[in-house]
Amino acid sequence: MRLSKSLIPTLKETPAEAQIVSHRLMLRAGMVRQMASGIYAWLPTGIKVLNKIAQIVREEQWAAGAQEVLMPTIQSADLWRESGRYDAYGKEMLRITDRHERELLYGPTNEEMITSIFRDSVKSYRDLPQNAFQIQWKFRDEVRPRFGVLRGREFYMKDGYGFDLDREGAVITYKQMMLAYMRTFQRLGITAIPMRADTGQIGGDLSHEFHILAPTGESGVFYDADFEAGDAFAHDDVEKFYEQMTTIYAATDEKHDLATWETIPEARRREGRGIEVGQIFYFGTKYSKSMNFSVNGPDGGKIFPEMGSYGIGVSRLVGAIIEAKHDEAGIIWPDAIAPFKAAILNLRQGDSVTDGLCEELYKALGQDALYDDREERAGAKFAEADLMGHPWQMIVGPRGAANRMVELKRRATGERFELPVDEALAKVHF
RNA sequence: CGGGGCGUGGCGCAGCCUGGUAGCGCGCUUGUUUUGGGUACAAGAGGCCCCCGGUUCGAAUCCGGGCGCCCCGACCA
Repeated sequence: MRLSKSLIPTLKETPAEAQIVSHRLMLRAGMVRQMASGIYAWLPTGIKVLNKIAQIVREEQWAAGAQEVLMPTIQSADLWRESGRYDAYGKEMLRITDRHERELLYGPTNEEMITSIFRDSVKSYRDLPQNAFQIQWKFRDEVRPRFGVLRGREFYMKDGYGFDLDREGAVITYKQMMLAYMRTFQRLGITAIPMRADTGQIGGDLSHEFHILAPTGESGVFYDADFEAGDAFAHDDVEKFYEQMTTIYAATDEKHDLATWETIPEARRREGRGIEVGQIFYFGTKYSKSMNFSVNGPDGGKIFPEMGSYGIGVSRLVGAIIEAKHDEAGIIWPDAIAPFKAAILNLRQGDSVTDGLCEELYKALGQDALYDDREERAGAKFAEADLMGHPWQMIVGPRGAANRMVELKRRATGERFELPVDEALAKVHF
């Protein structure tokens, strides 16, 4: 994109409503605009990041054998009456009435709906196990939205649902999902740690939360330094992986167990704060039974599928990653999800040599690049590029351009390289 | 849902106490200037002062009632 023709309304000053750093940076970098309390419009750079995260989540779900579906945001109240949650869910659920006085709701989650879909179509034990997910907008009418997209009312989320014939199968699915999640977070460029969790109002008896480490996190976390290694989940054996994930110590303050904690060598004990970006549950037959979803078994009997649900907060990840990856100057995007791999900074707009070289670079990089072609001073371009957090800055000044040399700056480290055009392009095309 | 605060050009704010018809910085437009870390000067554009009602000759300012937004707590992906 050409910055001069882009809807990227960056701000020099911080809007008063933004308290935490990710919210401030998202507003200052022009990624989002608040439209109502806890409800945001996503502008071009914001939606690019959101889509990139969603795509990685999607690919890892596919790789784990889950099938993608898309369910509506609006659901019928009757569906929720079947499980009993219409009354149980409380004020967090946004309830809507249509012109015929029919009761509807904006979905906060989709266990009922997916169960209903499977109930209509899946009749035999031979059809299971299956696993389906969607990436869709949800709404929870939080009492107090805050922290920008970290705690919005409307949010974008991957929700997946596993259907198995027995508990053993469901537990295997659960473990596979945990592995898929760790791979997902690794690809996103962040460290997330699975921690034992309460099952909350969804119910069940096996659940983990995934937390990203960030000093501004909402909950205190305690974990073994082994998690920092990052290769803890490098192997493909699900059982070994799960064994490892659940024996290395990690707990949020709610579940923190001092006795176990003290068995860990002091040098490996880590305390910090975490932001929850995903949660997985096994909850058995809660919905299959309440909604009467059974399949015929081999002996002619009924089997109520064992279910689990698997969530990743996609829009929340945008904020959470910024909390984990920023400095005083702005955002530091991991390569995989940056809105642009590189910004091309033309330091002498209007000069035929720099203009020509920048156009050439822009053509070579295409959609991966943001070309700062504005008639701004160098300082302004540097400041905005740092703020927006592009992994690379291709700095094109008149001196270098004359010799077909550009300067590459790596945002994360501040390293600078003086390189011929071809080498610079090759480096950016990682 | 308890407690606190704030609504004034796109953003950050002053003015309100002590009513007299709106101001500053940033941004935006034009010109000159500057040219590797948010340049300087000049001239401009842009405002139902959140809304409704009341008091008054006169309300951004005082009074009443709404609405919106933020923060702390309880709650949650």
